[in-house]
Amino acid sequence: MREVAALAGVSLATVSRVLNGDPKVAPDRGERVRDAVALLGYRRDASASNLRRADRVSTSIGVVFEDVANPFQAAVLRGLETVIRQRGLLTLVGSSDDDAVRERELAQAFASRRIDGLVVLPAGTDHSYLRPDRDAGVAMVFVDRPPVLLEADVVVSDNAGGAAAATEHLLARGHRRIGFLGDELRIYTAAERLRGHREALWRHGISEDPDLVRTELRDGAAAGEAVAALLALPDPPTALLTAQNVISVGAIRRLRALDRHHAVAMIGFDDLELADALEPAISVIAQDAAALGRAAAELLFARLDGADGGYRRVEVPTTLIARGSGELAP
Amino acid sequence: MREVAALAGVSLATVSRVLNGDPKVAPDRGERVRDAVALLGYRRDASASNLRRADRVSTSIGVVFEDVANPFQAAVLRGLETVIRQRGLLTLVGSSDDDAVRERELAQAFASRRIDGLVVLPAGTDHSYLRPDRDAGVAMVFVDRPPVLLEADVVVSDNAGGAAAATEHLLARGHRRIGFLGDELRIYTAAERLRGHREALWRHGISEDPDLVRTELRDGAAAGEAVAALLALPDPPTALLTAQNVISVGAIRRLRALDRHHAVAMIGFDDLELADALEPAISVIAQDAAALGRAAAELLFARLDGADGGYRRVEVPTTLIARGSGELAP
DNA sequence: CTGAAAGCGCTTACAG
DNA sequence: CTGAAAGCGCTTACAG
Repeated sequence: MREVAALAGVSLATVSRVLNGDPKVAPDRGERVRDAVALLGYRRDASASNLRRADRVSTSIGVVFEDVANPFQAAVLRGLETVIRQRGLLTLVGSSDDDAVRERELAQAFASRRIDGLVVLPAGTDHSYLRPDRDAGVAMVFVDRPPVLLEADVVVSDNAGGAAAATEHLLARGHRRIGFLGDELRIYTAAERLRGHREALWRHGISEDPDLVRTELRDGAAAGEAVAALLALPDPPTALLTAQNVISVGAIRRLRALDRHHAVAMIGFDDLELADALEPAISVIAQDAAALGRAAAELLFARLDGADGGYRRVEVPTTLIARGSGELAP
Repeated sequence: MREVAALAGVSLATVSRVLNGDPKVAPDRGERVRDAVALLGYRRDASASNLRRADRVSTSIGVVFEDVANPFQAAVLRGLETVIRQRGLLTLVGSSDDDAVRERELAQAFASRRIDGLVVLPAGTDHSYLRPDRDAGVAMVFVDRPPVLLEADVVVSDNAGGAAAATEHLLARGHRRIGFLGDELRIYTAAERLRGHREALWRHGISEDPDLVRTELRDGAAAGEAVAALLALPDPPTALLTAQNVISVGAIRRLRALDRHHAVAMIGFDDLELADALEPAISVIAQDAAALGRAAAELLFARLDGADGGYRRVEVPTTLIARGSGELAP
């Protein structure tokens, strides 16, 4: 900036004013400064600028996800980033790999950049470490799963409602033995989906058979094993509710390997690319990932714009898409 | 920091030294400072710190992609981010939406944060605007597509080689009329894949029929229309090479709708989730997105570590995965 | 409308 | 080993 001022023959203050679009600078001086900036290829240092500015905003939002390459999370990120950019801010991201320590490191690294807001898809089981930042005015919103040991805004899918809808869809088609395949129950979404499934069974007076509930499934292989075990039961299920993406894929593969895919009904939680091209096409409970991202961004900006009320919880609806696999008869 | 110094009864300088792990501070003073930091929930301002530091590094890398929610790009991002974090830096991301103006805005917004490095999956047709930053020492690497009007390190897939392998695979199975479905040829990867296809035909003495080449396909619907048009030719192709993910999906849907999926051979460029569960399972040329990301990060850090040689170009191999659709007879 | 000066939150020679 | 002071690149009352 010094060089620009020297070249334009004005003071640092004037250069700063031109850069900030102050209308009270004489047009010819403004011109000279802009020419000098162009000539020198000068670019203002945003962090020095923010450091000195009265409002002390960094114009950036930190996003801590579990894995940005997960298609669901990538879509949430996209929804977030779109709103963030429309508001003229920048997005910082990091993947925690479902590791609480890494999540904390990332969140704190972001916090020490004086981000204006933080979006977390939480992995850890204790988010109280963010209390100082929240109290210091960092806008904060949790997405997909609520925070633990911390009050904050949160946006989640209607996990229980979606799972209940799937179960009721199967019940309505005459299924009475429905296998449930889920992720680790310490994960909020996994627990909620199981809850929705159970409540739907209860509402319809179906007593739950513990043999039909398989959880703690961490990958497609585990899901495949669970499918095989369920189908080997003396009284096997006639339908499956696969409560997560990776589990659905593992179940689809195993059903095909066993050549049972036309015989056993199935509904997956989360939509899958090409689900409609399979035989049978896969019925799913679809989440609106982009809407989750947008809703999270909106809660965040409401806080940044000064909203000061209690913490808000937004639940994004899910949609049952019937394509064939969920409509197979028992 | 002032409050910490006051509480600990030491100077600002001592607090700074403790924070930076300077070994020459008396243990008891270090203890007092750490206690004060914990008590006050103090967190150092990273941008003020970087501003004053001798080395002037921001410890962050900017990443400009077309769409972070695209599965391929999400996987590249993941590869990048993993290496970046291992090196202790932070990742900034933005999506350009294939808009050259947006790409430029993002890259410049990052540059004015004094990022240490920039990774671009380029949309624009002129990257000379980055020359000042490159010359000012910002490490820079382009991924998936090379820069235009700018020399810089670049990491790409072996697009031509992969497409040639697909074409040769089909030729070896007796196909002589192969339909090529591609994206807009202004996109480097689309042009390269067509080039590979053509060169394979030439090598085998097959003269190209212009009717069989359909490019500028921007979405699944356009790809579907192209499939229908090809199959309606008087002398239709017996095999298809669908040269991009979205195009493959559109083609798969249309082939099924026409009930020709067991009759027309097909190889897609880019692997698809569930490709193995379709009937027939889809043969593909798989790219190693994570390897692209890692390679890009490594070129970047080589520059940051002072590598000063000419610009490097890394080509990541592709793999043909035969699953059935590419092995159908003519 | 413009410039000299103070100061944002830090780090780092320098002197002790 | 420690502190007072200068200064990183900016912005902004303040006086003119």
